[in-house]
Amino acid sequence: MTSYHSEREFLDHYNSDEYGRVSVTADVLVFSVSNEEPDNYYPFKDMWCLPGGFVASDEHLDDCPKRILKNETNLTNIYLEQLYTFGHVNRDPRMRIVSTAYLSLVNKNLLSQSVSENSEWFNLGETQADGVTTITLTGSKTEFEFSVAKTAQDKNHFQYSYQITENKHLAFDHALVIAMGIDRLRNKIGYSDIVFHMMPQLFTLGELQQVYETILNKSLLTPSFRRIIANKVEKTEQIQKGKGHRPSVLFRYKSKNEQSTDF
Amino acid sequence: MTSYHSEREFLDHYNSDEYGRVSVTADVLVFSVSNEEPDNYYPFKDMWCLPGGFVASDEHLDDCPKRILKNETNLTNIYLEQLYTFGHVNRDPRMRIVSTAYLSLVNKNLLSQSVSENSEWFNLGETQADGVTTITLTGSKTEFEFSVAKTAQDKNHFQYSYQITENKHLAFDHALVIAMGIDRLRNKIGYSDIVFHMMPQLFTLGELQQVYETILNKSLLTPSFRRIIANKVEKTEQIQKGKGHRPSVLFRYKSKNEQSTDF
DNA sequence: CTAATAGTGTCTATTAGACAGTATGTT
DNA sequence: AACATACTGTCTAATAGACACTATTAG
Repeated sequence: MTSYHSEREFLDHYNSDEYGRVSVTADVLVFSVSNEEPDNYYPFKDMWCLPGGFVASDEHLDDCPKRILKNETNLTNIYLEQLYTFGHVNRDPRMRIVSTAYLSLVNKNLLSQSVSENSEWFNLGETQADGVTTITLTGSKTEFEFSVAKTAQDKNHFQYSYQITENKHLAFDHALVIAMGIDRLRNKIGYSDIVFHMMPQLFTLGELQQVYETILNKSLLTPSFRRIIANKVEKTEQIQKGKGHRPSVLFRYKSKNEQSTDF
Repeated sequence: MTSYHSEREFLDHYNSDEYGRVSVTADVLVFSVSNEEPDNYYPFKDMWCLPGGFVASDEHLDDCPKRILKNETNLTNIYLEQLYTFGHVNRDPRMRIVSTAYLSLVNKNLLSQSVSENSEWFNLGETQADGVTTITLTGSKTEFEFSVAKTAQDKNHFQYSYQITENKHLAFDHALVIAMGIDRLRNKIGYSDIVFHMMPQLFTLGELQQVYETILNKSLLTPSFRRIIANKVEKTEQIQKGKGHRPSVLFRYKSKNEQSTDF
C-alpha cells in the first residue's frame, strides 16, 4: 500500500498526459444454444467483429455493453458478465485502445428478435487438436474459421495464454474473446447456475441435458446428469406432449434460496 | 457479429471524441503468507491505496502492473493475473478512470525486500458475519478496517456484487479489490497450482498446509490434505531439523507435466 | 521421559460412473 | 406392435472426511 503525504505528490501521480492517450471500449460476446444451431454467438471492413463501442465519459463501464446490446439486438435485461480486459498496444491499428470484453447469455427464444442490419447470428463449431482449438463460424451467407492455441506460459502451467494461430476474418483480438468466452462458459457451467440464463422459463430435463452436452461438447449419462441438477430444478404440473414418444415433464429453475442442502 | 460495409461507417464507429475522455490505470494487489503475519497485502492523501498508475500509450496493459511493482517493491518476474476491471463513473472524484486490478502472489522470502518509502506491507485479518466481510489491515503504525457486503444481484444468485459498507481509510474502490482478491485466491487454490507461487523452492508439507489453512481460513485434516496435494509435490533428499520435534522432509513443487494421472 | 509435530493406515460416508431396466407416449 | 425418448434403480468405483495410530526429534 502507498500513502500520499502532500497534495503535490498526489497530483503528480495523476498527471496522465505524460503517458499519452488511451481509449476504452467494451465488446460483447453473446452465446445461446438452440436446437437447429448447436451453439451461437453474436458477433471489420469486410471483416466481422463482435459488437462494441467506446465507453462514454459519464457511463459506467458495465453499462456500455448493455447499451451496445440494446442498440444491436434490442435485448434488454439479459445476463452479462465481465470476461477479460485486453490491452495489447497494437490490437487496434488505428489507435490505442484498451477493451473490456463481456460475455452474455440469452435463451434461444430471444434469438428470433431482430438484430441490426449489419449484424448476424453465427453458428459455432469447435474442434480440438494438439492444444489448438479451431472454431468455425457459420452465418447465413458466410462461413469462416480461425484457430487459437492455448499454451502454458510457464513450465508449471500456472498461467495460460491464448494465441491466435490462424485468422483471416475476425477483427482485433476477437478470436481470443470467443475462445476465452467458450472456456469461461464451459468451466462455469460446472460450479454455477449460469446455464439457466440460456433456458426458457419452462424446459424438459432432456432439453437441459442437450444444452449441457452442447456446451461441454460431450455426451452425458442421463442418471448422473439428473442427480447433479436435481436440486436446481423443480417439477411443474405441465407436460410436453406430441413428440412421438413418452411425454416429458416441464421443469423450472429453482432459485438458490429454495434449493435444499439435505434430503 | 457486425460487419462494416463502408470506410465511412467504420470510421464513424471510431469517433471516440464525442464520448469524452476516459483514462486507464492499473492497480496491483499483492498477497503473501508468512509465519509472523498470517496474510499480507501490498497497499490516498492521508489515506492508503494499492499501488497503481496510468497505462502508457505504448505499454501493454499487462505490463503496467509489472512496472508499478518494480517501482514500488523492486520485485520482478513474479506472478500476476488480471483480477477485474472497475469502471464506476465516480470511482475517482478527480477524473474519469477505468482501472484494471491485478492480483499478484509472492513467497514470504521476497517480503523482506525493500518497498518504496511511502509504501508498506499490511497484515490482513478477516471476519465474516451475515454476508458481510470485515477486513482488518495492520501496518507498522496504522491499523484500520473496512467492510464489504457480498450480495446476490438477483434472486437466483447468478451474479454477486461487492459493495463497500464501511470504509474510512482506503481510497477509490480498493476495498472491493482486496475483497475480490481474497475470494479469487480462495477459489483458485482449490482447482489450480497457484499456491506454489507463495511457496519457496523447498518447503515442508506442514508449511504448505499452513498456507492453505491461512488462505481458506479454516483448519484441514492432515491425511486428507496430503492426499489432495500428493501428486503436486515431490520429496527431496533434504530434511528440516532443529524444530524440537520429528524433522520433516522438504518437498518441492512438481510441475504439471511431471504429475502422474495414475498410480 | 515428555512435548510436539511428522507422517501413515484404514474405516466410513458421499459422490460419480455405468448400465440395465421400466414407463408412456406417437405412428 | 414398433420405436423413441422419459425416467428410475442399483451396483461399482473413486474420492473425501474422520480418527487412531506410529515415528522421530529437541530438550
